[in-house]
Amino acid sequence: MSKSVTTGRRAGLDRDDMVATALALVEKEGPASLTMRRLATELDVTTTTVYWHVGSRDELITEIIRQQSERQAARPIEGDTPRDRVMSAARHVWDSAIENRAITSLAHQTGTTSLLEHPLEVALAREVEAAGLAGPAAADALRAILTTVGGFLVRALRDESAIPEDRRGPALWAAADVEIDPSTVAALSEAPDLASLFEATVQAVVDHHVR
Amino acid sequence: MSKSVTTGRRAGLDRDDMVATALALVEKEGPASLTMRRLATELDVTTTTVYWHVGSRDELITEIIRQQSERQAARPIEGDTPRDRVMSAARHVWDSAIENRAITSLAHQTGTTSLLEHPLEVALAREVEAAGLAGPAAADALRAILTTVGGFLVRALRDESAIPEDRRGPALWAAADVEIDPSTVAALSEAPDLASLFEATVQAVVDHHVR
DNA sequence: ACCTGAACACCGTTCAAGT
DNA sequence: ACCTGAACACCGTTCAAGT
Repeated sequence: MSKSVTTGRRAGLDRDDMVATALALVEKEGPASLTMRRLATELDVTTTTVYWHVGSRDELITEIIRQQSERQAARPIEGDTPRDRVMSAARHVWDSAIENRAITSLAHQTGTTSLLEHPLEVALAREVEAAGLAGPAAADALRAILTTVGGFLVRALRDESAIPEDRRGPALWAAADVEIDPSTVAALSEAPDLASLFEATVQAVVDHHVR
Repeated sequence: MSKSVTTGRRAGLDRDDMVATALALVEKEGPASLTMRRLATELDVTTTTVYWHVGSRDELITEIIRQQSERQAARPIEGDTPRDRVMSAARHVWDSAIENRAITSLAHQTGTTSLLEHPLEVALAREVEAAGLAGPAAADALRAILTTVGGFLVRALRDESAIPEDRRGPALWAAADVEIDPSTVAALSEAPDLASLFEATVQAVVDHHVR
């Protein structure tokens, strides 16, 4: 019961402890829960202490993303043809984002996506080059593939339940003001199989650059 | 010089005035400038008055997006083949987003993108059906195209200057820790021609569904 | 070197009260 | 019906002060 409010020294925490706690907090309660005050409470210190160790919210987030980027272990590329191996590398970006929704969302919101995914992007770049591309052609292929993957990620990570019913896509199509085929409207009302749509679409983009 | 602080009645403002002022504010100073307090100042009333008229920040934004959605006049679809017309409709989504960066960013941040772009999506859906698709096939084509366009929009609307140098993509590639060809690294360091990359990539996705 | 308390300048939102 | 003043519960950040 020593509530010892030892005003002053020693909490025994360093920068890494704070980043680790912050990362865990984001994983457990989502990006919105990460506030300097909340993190301080979690660590049982004052906000000022957090500032002393991490600098600012921006630096904290950069550090979280940097750590997560390292944790996203290099995944083995599969496939025998360049086409398959490029596709495999692209899928790794998708998979690791899906497996780490909360932190990936945080990265998207703070513009640190490239920092988070860089190792996986490097792996993709290697396969693109192994397919015979270099220079501007390789850069274009890389950007086209990553941008397409990014589009699917934005869709997959968006929390539909956080959006009011009447602002969601399906509801808008159901209120069919115009001449769209009922069978199409019906198909649009159902939840899409994003994973297989991802496969087909990214494959099409890959095929456009690698053959 | 009548600073008449007529505490109480009559500011002569209605809901539409507020939404219009809010929309103009976002266009002039960006999505971040839109706070209830700032809007109140702009209208020369109290925050409470804004709440009385618009309900909440969420409702205000929905209304902004709804109005902008209507303003985004139906653009004429060009082209003689289904392939060209689908592509033209897809380009309209891109063009109107680029022409209205600030509001589109606001929509992206608040999950109201589908509300904003719905009229243009309907136009795209019509062309997809005119190409001979319906039901699940039409829905898949639509979603694949729109998701790809969305990926490019996220990239194009991201304010690179707001991201610290060392977190940006090019800087990460320049610090080439691995075996990537120097010519590729050089190409990645230059600003991409997003518009033409958009053309080529979306065309590839369109071709996968429409032929 | 490491930590606290108090404060500044912001948020969105609500409530009781005025005309 | 329409508007204000004051307040609540939050933010990120900084500064002077303690040990």
